[in-house]
Amino acid sequence: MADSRNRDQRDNRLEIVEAAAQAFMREGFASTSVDHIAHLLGSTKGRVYYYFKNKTELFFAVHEETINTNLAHMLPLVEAQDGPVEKMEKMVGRHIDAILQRLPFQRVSLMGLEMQIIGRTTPEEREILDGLIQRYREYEGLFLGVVEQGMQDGLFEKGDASIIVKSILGAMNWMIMWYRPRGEGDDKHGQRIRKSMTEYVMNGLVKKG
Amino acid sequence: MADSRNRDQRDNRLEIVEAAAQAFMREGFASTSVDHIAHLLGSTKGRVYYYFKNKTELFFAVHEETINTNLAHMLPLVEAQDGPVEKMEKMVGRHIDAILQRLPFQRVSLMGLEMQIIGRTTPEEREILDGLIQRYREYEGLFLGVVEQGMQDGLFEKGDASIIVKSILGAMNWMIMWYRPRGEGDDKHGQRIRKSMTEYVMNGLVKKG
DNA sequence: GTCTATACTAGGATAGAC
DNA sequence: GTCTATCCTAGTATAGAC
Repeated sequence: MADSRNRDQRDNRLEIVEAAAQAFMREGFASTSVDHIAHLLGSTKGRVYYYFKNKTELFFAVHEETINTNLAHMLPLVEAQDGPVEKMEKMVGRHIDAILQRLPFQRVSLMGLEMQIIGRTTPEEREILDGLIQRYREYEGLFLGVVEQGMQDGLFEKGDASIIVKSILGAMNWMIMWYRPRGEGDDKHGQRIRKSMTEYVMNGLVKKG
Repeated sequence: MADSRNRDQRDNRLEIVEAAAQAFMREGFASTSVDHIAHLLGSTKGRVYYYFKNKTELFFAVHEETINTNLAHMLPLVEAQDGPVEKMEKMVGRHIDAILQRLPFQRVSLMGLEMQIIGRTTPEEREILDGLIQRYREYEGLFLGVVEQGMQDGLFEKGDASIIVKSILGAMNWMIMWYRPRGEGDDKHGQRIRKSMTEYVMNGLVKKG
């Protein structure tokens, strides 16, 4: 009884979070009105404010959903028994997939990082934001660990691992600025992007000759 | 006489554009108030509205200043007699420098691309925006030309040049998300970033062995 | 050319009906 | 739990003084 109520509650929240992700993606945080989010749901903002205290909390909910899913998808690859080269290749592929498949969420997640810059946050918001940034660092840390391992093993070119990881994630994350899905059935485009980008990214890393 | 008046006029506009770039960088377009921009100038918004019709026009002015400067700095390198490898290396270095040195402008320029997504533009705004996007494509095209040349010459690994260029620019552009200048005298950090990032980016491109 | 004062609107948030 | 009605603030933009 209580369980199913809790689930309903979660489902209700999630539905709103998904609409919010869509809206925030297109308009940005400041330009998105709660009215608009409600409209996407076919409701009015009364519904939104029943589940979320304010727009910021809703924004954080989107961000949290994103980073949690990203981490959950990435961890199994990190823990697998692959060597650095194969492991990195899989991780890169999965990160690209995450962006291709969940573009709205990834875009919003990025905007969350932007808010880091904006000072206008209350102490409580600041705390939540710090937690999210912390989790983002974790995610980045997964890549860093593999790159450092690969360098130690003499499989990757030596270099500043931290800057290299930021370059790799940047190459991929920048997709949110230019990638637009083409209609439903078109996996081809995404496939080609994943293949070419993975090749380039790995090529810069792996020692050759 | 008329000349010096024109110059004064331009200087006045430029001062405002620079303050606007600072503000837009930190707060984003929607969250930045014209009051705030004026405050940065030690003035009130009467001054801003004397030179610019509205906030959007001011935003475009920042964007235009950025892309024009970027193009002007990049063109001589493209037209030089270097081979693709050396040329590309110089171009990459210069692009990184542009971000390191003119972070506010680069950030706003990126946000301009974001507005491309937002539908809420009047036809006239749309036209200006299309012009800016066009110029951004030109800039990207400079890199594309060199990469294609390098592939043809057998100096670069074969691949989808367009996706590779977007990866390279992404790796660099993503800096606007994480790079923060450390105090005045600290060139060291920037130097290290440029060196490591250039190495990584070129390594992915150049054929070895 | 820049200021102050003010008109006007959008949108965040809440209260209370249902 | 969701809706309608309303309050209230922030911020764009303009008018008119200086």
